[in-house]
Amino acid sequence: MSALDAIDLAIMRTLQDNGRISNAELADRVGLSPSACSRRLDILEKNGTISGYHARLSNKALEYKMMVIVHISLSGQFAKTLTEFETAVKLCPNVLVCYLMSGEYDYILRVAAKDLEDYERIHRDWLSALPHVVKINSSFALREIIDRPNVGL
Amino acid sequence: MSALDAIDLAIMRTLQDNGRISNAELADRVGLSPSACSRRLDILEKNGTISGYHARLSNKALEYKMMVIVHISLSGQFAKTLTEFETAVKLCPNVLVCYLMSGEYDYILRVAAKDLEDYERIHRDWLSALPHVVKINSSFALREIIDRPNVGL
DNA sequence: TTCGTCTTCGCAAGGACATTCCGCAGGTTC
DNA sequence: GAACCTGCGGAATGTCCTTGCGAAGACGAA
Repeated sequence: MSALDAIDLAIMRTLQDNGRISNAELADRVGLSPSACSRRLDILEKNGTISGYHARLSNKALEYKMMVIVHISLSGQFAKTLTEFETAVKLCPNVLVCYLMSGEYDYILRVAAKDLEDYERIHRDWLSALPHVVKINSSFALREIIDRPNVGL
Repeated sequence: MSALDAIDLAIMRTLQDNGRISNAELADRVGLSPSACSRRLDILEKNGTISGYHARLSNKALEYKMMVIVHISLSGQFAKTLTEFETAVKLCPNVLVCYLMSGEYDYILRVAAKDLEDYERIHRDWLSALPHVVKINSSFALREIIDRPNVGL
């Protein structure tokens, strides 16, 4: 895998903000001919530098108005305990993000819900059912300030 | 804005996972002619249901190997205090997510860094420089379990 | 029922686009 | 200098996107 040069970065930066523009326009923006641009993009996709393209859906339109940050503690840190918890948490479609953490809590989750009633259902049917959990702490987001898909290059 | 029917949801679901396929293939997958599909997609984009398309860049390739969750408390909850903090935090390119929260802390941030040294720089140059902050608590992610762009439909 | 309207479909056409091949230029190695 | 490698632009061809148009179904009012 060769190093990324300035044009590669320009391609990535452009597609990061506007992932569905045509190859012709992409080429124009980064100052390359369409053929050269197509070749470089092909390489970036094949070697995994660009790992995919995703439509961003409006949470408002989908009526997911509520974002909840959930801190979770488990009963132990044994490998089997962690694996079982992680296998279970992956099945919940409302969990957008889950990290194993250092510090006070074992896991931190970002959960999307339509409203309080919906979150009550998620909490009851999914979160409370996760194995080895000894403590769940839900914090509700009052307002979204930033939500970027990637680091600004 | 009319309600979303099953075909609209199929379009959204498809583009959520594969945001750069051609309109012809999209039409094929959702069982519509290309023209009808193009028209529906146009509506979904114009009314904001689909708010954008983003290339997902490999954090590995970009060498962002470290994810940090930062809890922040401010010196007060006055509107002016919050506004000044939010204006400042938006400028830091490493902050991927920022929410105003209920509960113990005022804000929660998700910060991407290349390594510990890089995070030390971000903490020193950006986070510590944010106005009205009285407490910063950084928790490091040990492992990523889930990172979805949207709720599974 | 019957008519008018509204919506959304499929089809067709022409203009734009993606991809591949080819030749060229610049740099490197022997 | 010659052989080689890399990455570019231009041209060709097959595909795709878009727009206009007519038809079919849903729905409400007369």
